[in-house]
Amino acid sequence: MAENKEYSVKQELLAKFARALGHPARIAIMEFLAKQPNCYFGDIHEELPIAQATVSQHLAALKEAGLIQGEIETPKVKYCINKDNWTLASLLFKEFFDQPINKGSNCGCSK
Amino acid sequence: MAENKEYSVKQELLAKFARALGHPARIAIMEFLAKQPNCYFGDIHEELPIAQATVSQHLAALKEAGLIQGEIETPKVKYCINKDNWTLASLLFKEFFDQPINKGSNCGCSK
DNA sequence: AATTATGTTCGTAACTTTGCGAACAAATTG
DNA sequence: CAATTTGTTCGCAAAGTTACGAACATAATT
Repeated sequence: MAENKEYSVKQELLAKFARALGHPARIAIMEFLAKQPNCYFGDIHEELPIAQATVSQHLAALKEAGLIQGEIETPKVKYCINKDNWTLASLLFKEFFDQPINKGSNCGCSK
Repeated sequence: MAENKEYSVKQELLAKFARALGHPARIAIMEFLAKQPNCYFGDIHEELPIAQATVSQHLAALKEAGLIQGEIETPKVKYCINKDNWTLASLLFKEFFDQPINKGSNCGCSK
């Protein structure tokens, strides 16, 4: 940026992943999926304080962001974490948080 | 959750940080602030493809999430990263991405 | 005291998100 | 073949986000 005043691909991607994780229900869904041994789930909405239709929307959002992938086997659905993108997101966040931050000695900023 | 059907404090907090980072402008702002040596900045909107008023809103969002802190010294403003919360967020994301994910051998999920 | 510089806040418009119940879809059960 | 199960999609309402220009605030200059 700076010169061209645009966001970099990395910034856009990181923001996309962050946005996808920006709701407690989606965090909970990811954690739930991570715990499943066999890449399948049912009744996830029974674990959450929201209706099934809403869970479906959150799943769609996570899929849209590439964090999960799914396959329909009506009347059930198999969902699991997209490991490639999980790894990519993990890396981007790590890079982001590992960047050196200013050492402004006694940054007198109050809260 | 599971029993009480509620989100945990950690889930809420992680989601809050994720949400705050869920826009490329805010990613860019954080990266810009991280690079500053002296906990101060001006003209950040000249680095971004958005108006100054909009930058101000994004700054407010980051402050609201606790990721930055600021101090007015009119006509300028000092902003810097809130190191405590930066560290906390870093830890939460690390924990999240380091959680073991299902090993569902050949998870046959398509994309 | 007017001007300048720097940022915030206001008002507004367009759009997106969140959530739910109801309607729908598709395979399996009875 | 009707009923059941599982989950998606639709339609809608309420709320939040994003963006901007214009108005405002405050301190330093001129």
